[in-house]
Amino acid sequence: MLKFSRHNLFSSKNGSPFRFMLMLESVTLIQIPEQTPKNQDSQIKQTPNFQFSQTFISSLTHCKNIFQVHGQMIVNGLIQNLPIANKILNIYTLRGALQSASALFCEITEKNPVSWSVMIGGYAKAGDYMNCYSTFREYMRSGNGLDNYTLPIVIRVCRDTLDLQMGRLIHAVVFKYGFHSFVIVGSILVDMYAKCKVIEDARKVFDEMCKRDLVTWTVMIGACTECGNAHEALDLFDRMKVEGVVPDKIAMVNVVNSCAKLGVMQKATNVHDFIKRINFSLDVILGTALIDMYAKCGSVELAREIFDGMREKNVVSWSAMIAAYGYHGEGQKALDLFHVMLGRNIVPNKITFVSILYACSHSGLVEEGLHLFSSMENEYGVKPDVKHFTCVVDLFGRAGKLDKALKLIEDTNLKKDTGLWGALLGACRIHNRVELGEKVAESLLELESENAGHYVLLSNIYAKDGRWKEVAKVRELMTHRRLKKIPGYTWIEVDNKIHRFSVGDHSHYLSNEIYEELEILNEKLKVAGYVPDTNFVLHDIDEELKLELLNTHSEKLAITFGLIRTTKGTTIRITKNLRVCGDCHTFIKVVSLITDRMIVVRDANRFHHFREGACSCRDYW
DNA sequence: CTAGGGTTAG
Repeated sequence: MLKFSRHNLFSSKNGSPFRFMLMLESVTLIQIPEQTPKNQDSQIKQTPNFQFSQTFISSLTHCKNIFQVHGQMIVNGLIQNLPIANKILNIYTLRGALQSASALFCEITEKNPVSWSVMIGGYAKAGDYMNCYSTFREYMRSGNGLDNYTLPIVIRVCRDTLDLQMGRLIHAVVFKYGFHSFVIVGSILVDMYAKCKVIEDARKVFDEMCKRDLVTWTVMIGACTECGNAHEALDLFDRMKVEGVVPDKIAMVNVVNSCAKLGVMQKATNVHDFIKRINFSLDVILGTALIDMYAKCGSVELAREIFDGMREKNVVSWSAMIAAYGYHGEGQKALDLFHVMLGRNIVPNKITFVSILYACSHSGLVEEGLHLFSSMENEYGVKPDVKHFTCVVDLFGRAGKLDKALKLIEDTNLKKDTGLWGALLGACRIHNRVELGEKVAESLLELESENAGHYVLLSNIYAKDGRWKEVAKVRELMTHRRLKKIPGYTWIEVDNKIHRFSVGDHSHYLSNEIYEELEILNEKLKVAGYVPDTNFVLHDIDEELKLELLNTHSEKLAITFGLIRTTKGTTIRITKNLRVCGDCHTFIKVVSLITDRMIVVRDANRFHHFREGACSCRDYW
């Protein structure tokens, strides 16, 4: 059971007096008649005792002039019939005529739960949340009791506005009157908590539901994925199937997203096989999700296969494919595809531009990127936002034009975020711009003083320049502020299982074997000309320890494990990694050469393909 | 006459 303390309910930071009143009333003042939820299915009492056919009432939907029909209904008295009045009310709300709707609503003296839910839903659809909540409050007061139709509407509003506070409040009401056991109310509650990032409460509601249907499972799967537990999401999917719930396309989209987040190819192909087996045709959304999944699992080729096989494609599908090329370092292909897209009269949106600019910046296509950036607003009517600026800062950064990047940032009135300053700080590290780096780090820490990553980056900039005193200062500051860098992990998938490594890790069950093999491998690499580059360990420590740290980097452990456990010819995929350090990059390159293996590595949001000595990555470590 | 879940960036 969830706890609703006074503090939770009333400590609103953004609460207007009205809001406060509403909250107070809903919890303490309103007398909701005690009634059992089974009421939901009871027959609605009609005002004049005349039953109109369903067809007649539903045919009203197609009336062109609803005002005229409404007038006619008043004249001939049919407006007295509640289902008819409700239907007209509904049509008004569907057509956005909120004023007419609310006028009619007031006219209905004997409102039934349908009238209330239509009106409340109307306000919700129109985005008039104040009236939505206040009408809901009136409804609770009216003595009609809550119903299974209205609750999902208001909970949905809480979800869409990320209003966790109101959501908890309504949940309390739901709980008090026993509606939490209803599938629809429960499902939207799960979704509400999940979208508000309170996965624990989402899970609690889910676990306590006595009945779950496909939608319930789907939102819970999506919730786990969104909150960073894609593994759990896939486990839930298996459980769902065991319990005999048959997935549909929407469920599969969520599962596909879990695989994309996980970045595990084996899981991805399993899920795709499943989709093929149950003969789901790929609609735009499912197809696009698959493109994204394959791309994020390290195969831009399979993503392209899906893309080419899709009958219907929209701007999202094209953007997904362009983004896929982008983080696989295939900037030119991304650009080509972008132009094909334009040729098909698909209008790019802001996300398309983020994807294509990102692709340009990560492939060093500076001129092309800048050109696109300058034309996006004039030619395509897409106003650049922070994300676009971040790509351009990155573009300038790559070209070494840091001052241009800085000027760009300073000249814009856009609200600067950490990503924007972070891109510039990253560029400062690459180009050894210590003074600028200090300045940028200051802005960055002003926005986000608790992110250890920023301190590390700054300290690395100092270290690269040999300014150990400053390095120590930054580290001192970190200690003082009790910040710790979260260790980087590398995940590798072998035989359908995921193995995780961190630097110096000995927790793996094959640890001994891995370290032995790594030693042998290092010997071979030495012969091949690989020399560990300790410059990438920017700690102020002695060389021997640096080497030790370097040789036990998580990527190296993962790759070695991959070599042990896979046969020759198998692609080694590392699709989840925080950052591949420069030396590991070289290491992997040489490993791929001497072992004749294809190795795909994901570093942050970028993939590197190492194959037969050819490396698609044009990076400058 | 009314109610819940889906795609691209970050």
